[in-house]
This record gives sequence, C-alpha cells and structure tokens, in this order.
Amino acid sequence: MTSKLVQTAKRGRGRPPVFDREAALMAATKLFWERGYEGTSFDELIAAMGISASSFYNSFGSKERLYCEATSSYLESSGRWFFGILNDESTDTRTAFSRLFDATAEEFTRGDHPPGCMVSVACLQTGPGLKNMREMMVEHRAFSEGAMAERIRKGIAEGDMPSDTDVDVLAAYLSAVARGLAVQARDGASRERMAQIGRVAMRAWPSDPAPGKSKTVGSSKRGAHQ
Amino acid sequence: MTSKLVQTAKRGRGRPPVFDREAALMAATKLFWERGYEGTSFDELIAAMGISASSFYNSFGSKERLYCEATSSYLESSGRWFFGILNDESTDTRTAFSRLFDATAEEFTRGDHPPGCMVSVACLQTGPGLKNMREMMVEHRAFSEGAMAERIRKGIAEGDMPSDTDVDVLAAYLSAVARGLAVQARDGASRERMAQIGRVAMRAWPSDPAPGKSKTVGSSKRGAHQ
DNA sequence: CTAATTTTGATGTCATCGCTCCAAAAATCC
DNA sequence: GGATTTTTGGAGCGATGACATCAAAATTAG
Repeated sequence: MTSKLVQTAKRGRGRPPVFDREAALMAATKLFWERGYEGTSFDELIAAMGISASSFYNSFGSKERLYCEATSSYLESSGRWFFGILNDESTDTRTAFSRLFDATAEEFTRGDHPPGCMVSVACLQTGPGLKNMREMMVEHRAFSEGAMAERIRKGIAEGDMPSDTDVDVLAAYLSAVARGLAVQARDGASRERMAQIGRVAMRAWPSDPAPGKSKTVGSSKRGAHQ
Repeated sequence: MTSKLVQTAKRGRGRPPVFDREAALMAATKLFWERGYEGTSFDELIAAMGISASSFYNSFGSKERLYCEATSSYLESSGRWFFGILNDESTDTRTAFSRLFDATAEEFTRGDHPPGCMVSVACLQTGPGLKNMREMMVEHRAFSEGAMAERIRKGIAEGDMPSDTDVDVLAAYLSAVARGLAVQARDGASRERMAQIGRVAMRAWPSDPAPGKSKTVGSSKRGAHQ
C-alpha cells in the first residue's frame, strides 16, 4: 500500500530492491507460524518470500533474526486486537475477558493465516541450540499473561472484581486456557467449538463483589457460586 | 528389572545385545520429550541411549519408528495414572477430574523426567515432511479428549452430572486446560501454581443436578451457580 | 567343534542445512 | 557521464542429518 510511496520518497543511492520487504516478511511469518522455526528450511523461506539467498541475508541478516522479526511483526499485529479488547475502557473486566475469548476463537480460525497462535505453541520442545529463542518465546508468553494480570488488578481497583481475587492465579488460568485454545486450533477445532470452550472457561470467573457496579449491562448478574 | 530374566529366558541363537533395550528406549523418550522430534538429532539419540548406529537401526529401525515407540511407551506409562484416576469407580465425575488436575500438576513437574506432557505439545508446528507424525499426535490428543467425554457421559448416566451437559464441549474445555497446563509446565510453572490453575478450572464445573447423589463425601455441595 | 545366527564397531554415502562470496546490474549523486 | 552505493543472481562451502554397508565378534544349536 504505502510501501511504494515510502520507497520512492526516501530511497538512497543504490539499486532499488525488487521485492516488497513487508510482503516478504509476511510470507515468512506465515511459514514460521505454520511450521515452526526448525520445521522451516532456508530454501522454503526464500521460495515463499520470492527472493534470492543474497537478498535474504542482505535484507534480513539470518534465519534467526528473521524469525525474531517475524515474531515481532506477529505480536504487533495480534496485539492490536488483544490489547484493544483487554484495555477497552468501556467494558468491565469480565466482559473484557469474555470478548477476548470470542476474539481468540475468531482470530485462531481465520482463513488468511495459519490456525492458532504463532507464539503460544512456539519452541516448546527444542534442543540446547535454540535456547535463546525458547527463552524469548517464554518471555513473550509471560508478557501476555502479565498483561492479563494487570487488567485484573485494574478491575479490582475499579471495583468490578472481588478484592480478594488471587490475581496471578486467575491470570495463569486464563492464559492456560488461551494456550489450550491454540493447541485445539492447531488440531483443527472449529471456531464455534473454541467459542464454546471460552464460554465454559468464563464460568470459572469469580463472583461479583458488589452486584450492580459493573460498567456494562447484562451478563453481570450471574456468578454467586461458591 | 525383569528385562534380564526375559533376556536370558528367551534369547535365541546370536550374539546377545550389550545394552538394555528398555533403558535405551527410556533415554530416547526423555530426549524426544524434552526436545521434540526435529530438535533431537540422530547422534544425540545414540549418545543418550549409549548404543552405536548399527545397534540403533538393528533394534529400532529408524528415528521415526523410534519416536512412535517412544510415544507408545510414554502413553502407556502416563495412561496408568490418567486412566487410573479417570476410571476410578469409587469417585464421582467431578472428583475424578479434580484429582486428574492434581495429578497433572504433580506429574508435569516431577524431577525424573522433562516437565509437561510429551504429546500435548508435540508436532504442533511442523513441515509437510512430518505430516504423518503430526496426524498421529492429533489422534493421540483426540483420544484422551474422547476418554474425558466418555467419563462425563458415564457421570450423566449415573446421575452425578446434569443430563443437559454439553459433553463434547465440556470435554474440549477440560482438554484445553490440560494442554494449557502442559505449556505452562514447559515454561517452568511450579507444581503449586498448576494445581491452583486446576482448582480455578474446576469452578467452571456444571452445577449438581440432584445434590446428595454423588459418591464421595464433601466437595460436592458447591456449584449452584448459573 | 562347526555351522548358523545375531549384534557390534568402523567407516562411508548422499542429501540438506544455513550461509558466504563475488561480480554484474541498477539506481543516485555530483 | 563517471563515481558511488546498494541489490541481485549464481555458484559454492563446510557442517550436519539420517542412514547404509560389511566384516569381525559373540553367542547357541546340533
């Protein structure tokens, strides 16, 4: 879209690249997403990206650096809907996570990219040679779980969550369900099935501390268990 | 243990193997468990198993066949506690799954083997070359989810589960939580943290259809939400 | 003891992997 | 136009991956 404008506007001296860098990165991202780091070979990468080996190293450095860049690109893209829903100021905490699961079901089963999440299931089983990537993925996963915990804390502060909620445990639970959804998606679960799982998962939600204080109408008069 | 007896008892004519086949298989299983199929190289395998390349092919056929055998061995071993708890006739359905999560937390964090589950997170991202193994792992995962569904159906038949329970969805949810626990375990979650997640997950349990009908004492007078 | 049977150790093979090198090509700057 | 800068195509590299070959070694059956 705007890449051509940028390209012609600020191009330096040398020969111009014949490929669209963003498109190539996207192609690589989808390949990594589908096959993982080890499952994606160099030759498959440059074939899918439509570039030569020289252009590859000239533009992306190495397979490892490309993977990092692809991961960043993916996280930026998926972070838009993820944090968009999580930090939507107009919804209470419960609704935010409920919507998060709905969006997850939708995003994990779109036709325009591989099913599931690129980082949820990445580098879970690797040799010592990929220790760095593994730690990186662990950090990414911990980050999103931390963001969930933050949202829950905000809910407590705003009064739509019980003050005695064990934030870290609840966040770990919600995170675990999301990882489980990623596995289910990879195994071919349907969008509706995943949405159903999300709805069941929300039944574990803590009961309202003071009914009537939530920001959104409806869906807040359940709970009351335990 | 008994391998030596079996060995001397039914050994045929030729030169006797110098290694313990079961021990070698166990070593290979742990390596696959930790590093996955692609992440485990041939040389690493024979080194960990303490055998030569010829003995490897003579005894196990190929890396792929060894992986299948290792998976079978793993499933037989983990199936002992899994199905032992799931099909324990002395517990009601809810208690069975509650114990299943407790056992999962314990088994996923033992010191004598890699954390998490060998099949829950296996072959989730692979190239076309490993299509067969991927499908095999998908089947294994579907099998355990099916076993959960069976147990829930039994609970309905025996009256300790609501008759209008959506069995497949509940099983998919419980399965997803288990997969999520496997991811958390791989990322280094503690046993206690995983047990906590399991306890939160059980809050999504359907309410009792007819209080007082369950087989075990205590822990059956909660529910009542929704 | 001899023959038959099986495992073992030591190489060897062939494809792939991720990566590098270098000269030619295509643009800009002066 | 010439110098400069950057990308491109193509060939090749060392290392590793999984597997194969085969004679020697170690056992038992007869």
